[in-house]
Amino acid sequence: MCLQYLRFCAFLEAPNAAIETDHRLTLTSRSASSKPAPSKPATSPRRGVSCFECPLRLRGAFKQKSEDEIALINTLKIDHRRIASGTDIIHGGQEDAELFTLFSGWALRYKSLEDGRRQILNFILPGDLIGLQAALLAAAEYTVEALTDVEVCVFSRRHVWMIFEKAPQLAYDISWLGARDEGFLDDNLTSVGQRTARERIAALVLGLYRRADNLGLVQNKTFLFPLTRQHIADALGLSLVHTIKTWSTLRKAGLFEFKSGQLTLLNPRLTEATAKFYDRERPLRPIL
Amino acid sequence: MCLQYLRFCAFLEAPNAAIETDHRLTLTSRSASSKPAPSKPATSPRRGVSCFECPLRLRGAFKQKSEDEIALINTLKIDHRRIASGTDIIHGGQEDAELFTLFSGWALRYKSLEDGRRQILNFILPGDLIGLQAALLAAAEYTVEALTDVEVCVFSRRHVWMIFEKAPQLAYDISWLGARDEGFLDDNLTSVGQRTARERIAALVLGLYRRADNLGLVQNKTFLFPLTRQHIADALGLSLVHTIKTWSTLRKAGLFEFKSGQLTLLNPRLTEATAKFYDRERPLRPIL
DNA sequence: CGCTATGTTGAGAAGAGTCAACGCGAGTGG
DNA sequence: CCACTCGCGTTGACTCTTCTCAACATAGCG
Repeated sequence: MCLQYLRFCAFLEAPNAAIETDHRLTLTSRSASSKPAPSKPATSPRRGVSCFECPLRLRGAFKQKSEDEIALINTLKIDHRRIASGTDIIHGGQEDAELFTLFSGWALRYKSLEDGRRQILNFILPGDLIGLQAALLAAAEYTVEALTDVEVCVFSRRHVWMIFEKAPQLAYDISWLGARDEGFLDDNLTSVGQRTARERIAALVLGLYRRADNLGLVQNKTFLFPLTRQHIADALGLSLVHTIKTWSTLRKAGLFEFKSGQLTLLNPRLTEATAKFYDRERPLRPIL
Repeated sequence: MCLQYLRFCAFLEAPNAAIETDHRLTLTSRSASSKPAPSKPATSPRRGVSCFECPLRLRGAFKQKSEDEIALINTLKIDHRRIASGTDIIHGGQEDAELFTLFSGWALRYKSLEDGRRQILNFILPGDLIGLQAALLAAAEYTVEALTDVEVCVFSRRHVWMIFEKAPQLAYDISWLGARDEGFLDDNLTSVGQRTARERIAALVLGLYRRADNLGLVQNKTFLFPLTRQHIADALGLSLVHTIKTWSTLRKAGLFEFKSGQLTLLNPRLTEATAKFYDRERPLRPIL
């Protein structure tokens, strides 16, 4: 791996690495002129957070990486951006979307029909990859939106092929994360296709709880839950009104409690039973 | 690429390639004793079809590959199997599922809830990869079943890591196909979540028509359509009865015709309009 | 202060589910 | 050969989940 790392660095930093240089320029100028200027001052210094000091990767959920691997990832990380809640990270049809890792906050990925109906495909939590599909295929076929204020680590889509060529372990990790995402999609499709409204809501809550817990975001059965009812409705293929009614039925039944943006899973057992949820144990996952 | 190929072959065929040798043994014995013996005589000679003579890859839908690349793929192909309709190709929970390419016929991938409800996640047509997710993650979280009699090309899951390590172009292609699959899943989820029954059925028919057409399987607006109403219901999250009623409404409205397993798309325009379908152009895709 | 986004509740409509009866063709065994 | 079953498709009648429309409450914000 050390060898690989050196090879890669040599490649990246060679003075004649014209493509790379070009690309950095492109990227900087784009981010400066990107359409809706983030409402907060974009005080993100280039590579604001070094991968060596990444607090995320210390969490129990992630596979340990060697110094060399982290060094390589750190080299590939071209930016660290803050994005205000509600802003698009990738928009449908975009052909130059970069590859991101969500560093903090929540995001969501959705797709719309022409008449405005929209389907939220999945929710994105810290450590998840954003835009792999968009980076591999020619254009993004979906939109990714920041659900809260978020921070993302940016990797150039132009490096993706290089990663495959020079850093197979990393390429493998990326594909692994892609496969994991596809697993979530499978779950969501099964939910929307087969479960009733109560089951869907219980399954969604439980699924997000488990993911948050895995990341150490749950304390005292409670975690930050930034979704509105509309988000839930859009994710589950239900109408807003029916979502609200079913949600409050479940709340009254004692499954969970929700106030001021915090969700508490009062009765995990009952929630599991309601959701017809069965969980697989997933092994430690790679990051970045 | 030639260099890569040589390196790979050297690796595969080195006399001290203990793992590899082991693996072939394992594989042979497993396939001999695999649980439900295929109802048809398993007359598949090892590597029945050479990748050099692969009729599939001649189809217009696929990216051209160099001789070297084909040679490499041919080396990796460890078997060519016939599987009878209704048989599982990969079953949920399986930990040693190989990676396959569907050579001929149709297959489907599904997931069940404990109480028997099942969701068909997607349909698999010739040239599609089977089991990437299962090969990357520890165990398959879904079942893949042959919808018709099928033939598959078999690649060892044990080679997957080697592919990443030694044949980045191939690894990239595999990931590309994974991303494409995820795109189909996105579409299905959007359908099931947002479209009405008529829209869903029209979208499904149209989607399959396009995919079949792309493979050259459509003649005279007509193609082999092996799904039963139950399959359609399970894929679209509808009840059998409602599926049948809606299907026959659409048939009577002149969208399509269906007899003796052949579907004819009589009115593509109307079908598109009914489906609220919008199609992206996808570039040529890799195969194997 | 009114604006907007979000949440809540009720009432009626409609889409989709369930149950049940029946037709039809393919296979199968007597 | 027939009678039989079995899988699949079809249709009608009824039920119920979910949707839509609408009125109203609440909270944050310029």
